[in-house]
Amino acid sequence: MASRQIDIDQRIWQVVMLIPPGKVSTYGDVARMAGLPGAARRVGRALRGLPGDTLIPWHRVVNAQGRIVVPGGDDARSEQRARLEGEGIHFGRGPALSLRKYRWRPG
DNA sequence: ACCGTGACTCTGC
DNA sequence: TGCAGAGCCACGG
Repeated sequence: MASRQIDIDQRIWQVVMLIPPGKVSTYGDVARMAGLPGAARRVGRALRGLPGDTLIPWHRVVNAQGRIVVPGGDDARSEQRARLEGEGIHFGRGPALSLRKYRWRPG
């Protein structure tokens, strides 16, 4: 029997997979698209459970300010940033990318 | 059941 | 621009 929480994780991952290369989404938006408005923290938890070799583009999810908030220190952060830059996303001077330009929205 | 903690977000100063 | 407060969902001691 599959736990409800697992089903929710699956739904969240499915939404994340829809984010195209070169675009990003926020924890809050992913939560809403997964049918869980207000559960941004739940999204972070779902991504935390992903294996290191996953094909799910977890790096395309940033916070509402366009900043990288992954745990694991500068290592993990620099890796995520490198992946995003590799897809053509430009961070510029600050630690945040421009959601205005790169934010993805369905429809 | 209570409380602390966390890949969050919004509001207000 | 930055920081504190409060609200948020979920987990573990």
